[in-house]
Amino acid sequence: MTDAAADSPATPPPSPWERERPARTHAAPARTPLSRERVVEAAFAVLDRQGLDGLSMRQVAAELGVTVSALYAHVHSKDDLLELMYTRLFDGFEVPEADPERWQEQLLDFARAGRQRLLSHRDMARISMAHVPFTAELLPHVEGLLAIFRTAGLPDRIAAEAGGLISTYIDGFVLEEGMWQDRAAQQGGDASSLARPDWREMAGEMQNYFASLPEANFPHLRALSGLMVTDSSDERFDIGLQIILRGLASYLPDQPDRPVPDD
Amino acid sequence: MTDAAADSPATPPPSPWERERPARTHAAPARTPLSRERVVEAAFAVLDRQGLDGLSMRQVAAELGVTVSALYAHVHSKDDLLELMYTRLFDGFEVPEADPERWQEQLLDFARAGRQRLLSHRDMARISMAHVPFTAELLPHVEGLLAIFRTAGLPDRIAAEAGGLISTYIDGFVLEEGMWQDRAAQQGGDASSLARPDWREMAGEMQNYFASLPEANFPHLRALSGLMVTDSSDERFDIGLQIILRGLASYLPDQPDRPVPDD
DNA sequence: TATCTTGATGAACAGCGTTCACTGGATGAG
DNA sequence: CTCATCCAGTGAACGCTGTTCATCAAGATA
Repeated sequence: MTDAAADSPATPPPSPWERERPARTHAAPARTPLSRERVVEAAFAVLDRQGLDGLSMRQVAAELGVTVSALYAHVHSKDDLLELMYTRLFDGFEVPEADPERWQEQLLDFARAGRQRLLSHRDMARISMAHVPFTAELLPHVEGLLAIFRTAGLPDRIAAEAGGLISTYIDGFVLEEGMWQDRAAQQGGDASSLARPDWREMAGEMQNYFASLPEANFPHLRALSGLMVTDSSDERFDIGLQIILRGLASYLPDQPDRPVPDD
Repeated sequence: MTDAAADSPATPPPSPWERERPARTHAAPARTPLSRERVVEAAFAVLDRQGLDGLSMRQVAAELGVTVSALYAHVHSKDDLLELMYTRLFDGFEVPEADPERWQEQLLDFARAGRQRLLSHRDMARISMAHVPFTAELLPHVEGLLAIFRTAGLPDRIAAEAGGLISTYIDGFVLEEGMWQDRAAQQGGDASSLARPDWREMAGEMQNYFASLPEANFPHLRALSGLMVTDSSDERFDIGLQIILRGLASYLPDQPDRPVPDD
């Protein structure tokens, strides 16, 4: 909206110098020109509707009401598009400034927020898994993580691995979440249950399955059947993360309660 | 070799009752009949030669000198084939019997052996990542891991997560290894270097890239440039694993040197 | 007004997973 | 010995995929 038309009462007549959008004598009603951003946006729409396996260039083009080949003017290839989606997913994702006193909470928040981003679009973990975050847009995030580790006092060799370890954990966890979800969706494959697959039911089935295993061969799986697949993944996510965080903490040179380990 | 023909001097005439192999009047020289096993075997051959992206049913069929549709008599679908490859990869993969005194070494060995299996075929981590190990063939491995965790004294909630955590770490690490390898291969894309991509060179390039980042924005990445991508991935793999193991160890109720944590 | 640029078109190519009517050679029965 | 049966493997087809390229209409520029 231009400022020239802002204070006119309603439907101002087109001023000849303003040269408004030509309204396209054709059928297409004033379509906004294609852009890389719009292609990525449409790709997300298709992804959420059809999943990664249903995300084809033709579907994206259809979403935009445009031919396939038109996409290639804005996107180099499908892999390129996926990479754009990947980096765009973490747009505005900020790693907090390192605070040595709160490094564990900061990492917990970071991981939770990262998981939420991955959960915000279907099959996003699969896309994320296929990319190394060493692109120009994602490097600040890596740097931010390293800052937290190093100012917390972790040895450099540990800090260098910790970022990848945590990122891999997040990706892997959400990936597994998605796989359960997909399996639940295609099992109770009615059209009605496609929208919200009955995840609780599938979790119960898995628990029953584990509990039904022969005691002689699978005593531990039976014993933990109630814990392997739980209703809320949030708890499980935090537990795995805590394991990593406590592992990292064990490398801090001066623990408050404990003597320094000589490693 | 039958015992009837064992003591004849050389090229014994075909005894009519023995009904030896009909020797196939046609061109095809006594081709062994197709089988699920042979299909999987051929799929591995194609995978190692062409990578996962080049692994198509048609290529597998060509590897066997057979039409595509012939495969579908032995394999339900391509996904089915991939799952067969996945479970077959861990054929004979034994988790040692749990020894509470050596649980950390046992897990270290397990993880290293798992990584070696994944490295034994190209792109195998990508396939592994797409599968949950809760199939009948892989359940004993899960059980074996749980046994190690529980007899070591880990709380059940921790034990239930530890297996997935370690498996995810192995998969993720090898996946990343493969991605670097692929990138190195397609960068120095000469036919000569395709066989053994110059991995050292690419590692050096990445180190230089990190070291060349602006000091103001990326002090930590610069400082750790020599550690983020190293020549031998083995060290890096062990370090990440040690972080996890020390995290797990922190949940043991009675540490030798330390007071029990109240969690 | 004539030329150039730009963005979208639609047809085409090679390859993909999967299905299905079919066939040719081996097997077993009468 | 002949016939019927069976079955593994065939080849063509369907609809889909990612990608390329000559074409074209329309707006901008000279």
